[in-house]
Amino acid sequence: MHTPELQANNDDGRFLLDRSQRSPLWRQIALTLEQEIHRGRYEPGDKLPTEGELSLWFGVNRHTVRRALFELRKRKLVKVEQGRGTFVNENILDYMVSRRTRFSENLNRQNRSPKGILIRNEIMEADEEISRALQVNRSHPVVALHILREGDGRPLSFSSHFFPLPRFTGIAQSFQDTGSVTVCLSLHGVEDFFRDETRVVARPPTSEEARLLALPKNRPILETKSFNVDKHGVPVDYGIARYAGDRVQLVVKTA
Amino acid sequence: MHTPELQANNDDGRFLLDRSQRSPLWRQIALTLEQEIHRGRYEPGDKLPTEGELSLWFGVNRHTVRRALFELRKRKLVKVEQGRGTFVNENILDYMVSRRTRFSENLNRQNRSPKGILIRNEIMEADEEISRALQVNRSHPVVALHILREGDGRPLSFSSHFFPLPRFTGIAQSFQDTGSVTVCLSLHGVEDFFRDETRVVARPPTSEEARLLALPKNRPILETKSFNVDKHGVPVDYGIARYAGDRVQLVVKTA
DNA sequence: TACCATTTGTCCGTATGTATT
DNA sequence: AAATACATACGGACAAATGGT
Repeated sequence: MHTPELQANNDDGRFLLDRSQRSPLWRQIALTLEQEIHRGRYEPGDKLPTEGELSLWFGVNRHTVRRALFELRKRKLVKVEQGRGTFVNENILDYMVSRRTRFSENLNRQNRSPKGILIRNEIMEADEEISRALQVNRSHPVVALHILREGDGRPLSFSSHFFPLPRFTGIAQSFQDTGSVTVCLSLHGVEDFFRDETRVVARPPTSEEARLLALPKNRPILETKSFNVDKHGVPVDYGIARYAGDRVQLVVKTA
Repeated sequence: MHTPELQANNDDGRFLLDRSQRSPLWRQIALTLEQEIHRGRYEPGDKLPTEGELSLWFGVNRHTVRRALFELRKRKLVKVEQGRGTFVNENILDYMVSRRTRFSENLNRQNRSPKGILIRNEIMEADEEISRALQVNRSHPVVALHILREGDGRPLSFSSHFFPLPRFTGIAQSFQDTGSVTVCLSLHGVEDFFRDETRVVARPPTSEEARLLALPKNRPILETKSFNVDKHGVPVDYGIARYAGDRVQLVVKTA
């Protein structure tokens, strides 16, 4: 998992940046620091090196480091205190909700290693909710995949995906093989798909959800229901995702 | 808060209707039942009285009651099951999150009367979070309005709005007078504003939030933080809204 | 109290590459 | 081709907050 434009620090503790303008220096710095944090090099509560030190290490101006820190601060990854330093915050995943929302992209963007475990799968008849979402008759057969998603080994969400059946036969096996819904869909002829609508509620977890997400029972769940369509507007996937409320923050850009 | 055509039930549990033909009986009945539901007299999942009982209480024929129930069914407020009875549906407010999100528009769209009560207001110095959102210096003066929002007399959200101060002096008074943030802003020269980004988390309520929202302590709240800018992209308002988790559903259209 | 070193916050400026008009 | 705007990067100076002597 190497980002070519990024090199690890060498023996002196210096970092080499790609100055070819393909990516802004401040972004590379932010990405590097983010990696270090997620790798555990800096843990929650730890103090980061001072802006001065970082500017030396990266070989940039302090302002450039500050631009990077500003980015991390905006994403609640760090907390800055004047006169004291910059400190690592508790880990909150910013989950971007957009027309092209993909779980693994979302985690990769924040440099977490995504992982999906198929808890179980089943063939069932569409109930009221599912039939409306997938625009099929009630009791039309659908496949359901129940997936536990992790980031850096921490459970992040427990999601259920429903696919209309004649079209997506055998998708459970595809997921076992690939571990990605996106890849699954492309194997079944869906090159691209889009999120049409997302509904968000907050509610207490069921005992199964609390168990799977390693969540205390009094901590809420953030539940999203999303409708995905292919490029022709045909529904391909109805997904219900349940996030651990205090480990995930949904971010909606209304541009 | 009296709807003239509607009277509360008297001691016998009977309802008095206005038979002056100004409004059809079935509509009055539907409205009454709707109010009772929104007031919490009947909660989601509850069984309404049977059609026979209702027709006795209202002093009308069963067909008239059925006409009213048909109306409520059409609006998904209740669900009728033959042989079992009539049940209150999950009555959640669909709160649309878009570039042009307005509280009152959202409620009007769903036939709920919006109301905003100014709980308190204060002048304070921008903390880290607010200064970043409004793009002002830390400890820059801002006005904070803390508003309880209701729909049909039921608390829906408790929100705090922060406005940068030289520009929006006296906005608390404006809100007292108008009861609307949108109108407030237009009074201060902001003809139009847009929601730039929204962040959503789920968390347990504080005791104050539980009290204000009439929410059991174990029910989560859905918290959104939104950044509003004017047509020039200048931040005008940073808003934190806390919704009763089981009474509101955020709907994000990613078009 | 006063003083000092450290660290972040803000402000002034300059320069450059890219994209748009 | 010229003008303009914008994002990026750098340099320096000082203010403000913190923590210790």
